[in-house]
Amino acid sequence: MMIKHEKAIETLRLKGHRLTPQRLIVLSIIAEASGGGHMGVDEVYQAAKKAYPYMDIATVYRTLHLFKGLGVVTEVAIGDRLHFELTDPDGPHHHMVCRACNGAFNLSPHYLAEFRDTLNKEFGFEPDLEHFAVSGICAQCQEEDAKTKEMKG
Amino acid sequence: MMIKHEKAIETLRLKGHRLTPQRLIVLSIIAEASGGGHMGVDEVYQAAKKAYPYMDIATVYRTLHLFKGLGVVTEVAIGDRLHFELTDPDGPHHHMVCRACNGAFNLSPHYLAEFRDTLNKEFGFEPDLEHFAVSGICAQCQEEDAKTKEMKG
DNA sequence: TTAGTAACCGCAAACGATTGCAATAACATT
DNA sequence: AATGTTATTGCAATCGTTTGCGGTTACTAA
Repeated sequence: MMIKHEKAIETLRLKGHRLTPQRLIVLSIIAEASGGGHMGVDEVYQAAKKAYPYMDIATVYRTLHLFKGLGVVTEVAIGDRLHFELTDPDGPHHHMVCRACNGAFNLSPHYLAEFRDTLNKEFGFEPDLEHFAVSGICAQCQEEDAKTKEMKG
Repeated sequence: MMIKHEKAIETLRLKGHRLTPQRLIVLSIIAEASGGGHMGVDEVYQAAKKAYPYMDIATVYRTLHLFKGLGVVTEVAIGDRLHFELTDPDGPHHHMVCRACNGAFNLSPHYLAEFRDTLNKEFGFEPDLEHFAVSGICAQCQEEDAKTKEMKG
């Protein structure tokens, strides 16, 4: 846990950004995110205000965007809101986000490699797949949906 | 052109929605979109105000969402703004959107069929690919970018 | 044709997110 | 430790989008 912090802090310092209390607070909140790991902006903001009451929502947004640009955090679109999580040190991964339960499931990059190759060869198009997330319905919610329909029919 | 209108109008009527002047105006504007076919919300709003000065931006949003739900128009994310185009009667297609020039290129559904199958089989995940758009850099902008770098280097 | 009903509209307020600006504080230099 | 520079902050205004509400209007049925 502490190691994650230090690596990210080092990244900030190397790129010439200042280590402000606000940034360190946001960083620690994201690093200690419970659950699936990803947090909504307002969740981060509420937690940050507890640690530092003057914290402003604009600062949270600016900080998250900075971290995203540095690769420290990864942005995931859940529903129509953006969520953020510490970038996985084991390498990038994509997400499948269930629009029924809002659960986010990791997807290994190799599932998209073929798709990328095809777009490249056929159209010369270079897709942005670094933070790719695909919306849909997860297996569990499909089952529950099927049950509900049974009961009605 | 006129045929597109009538099919969409029929859809509205069949689903029990009212044919208001505002809806007909928005429909005709989208149907006659020049260029790539897709229009930003404000573009639609400005054009609609010319035809009917009391037009409200909220009505434009509500109308576009209604049309989207009916399948009359298709939503495309261009940059971080939503654009709309008349749904292609030749069947659905996806989009590749260039983040450099904001151009939108059509992508046949069969390029995604394999990806969908994989997610289904491996994870039981059913992705929403009806209005799928992938961001990236198109071939032309890649060339221009390469030229720019040459000149600098 | 007229009247009744509910869908729809325009307006204004509210939402999440971004930005301009003056005050502040982190860092480099001494 | 004191100083100067400038990135960063908090605040408020603003943007694009959505929503609640009272008045209006498209449609239905007499």
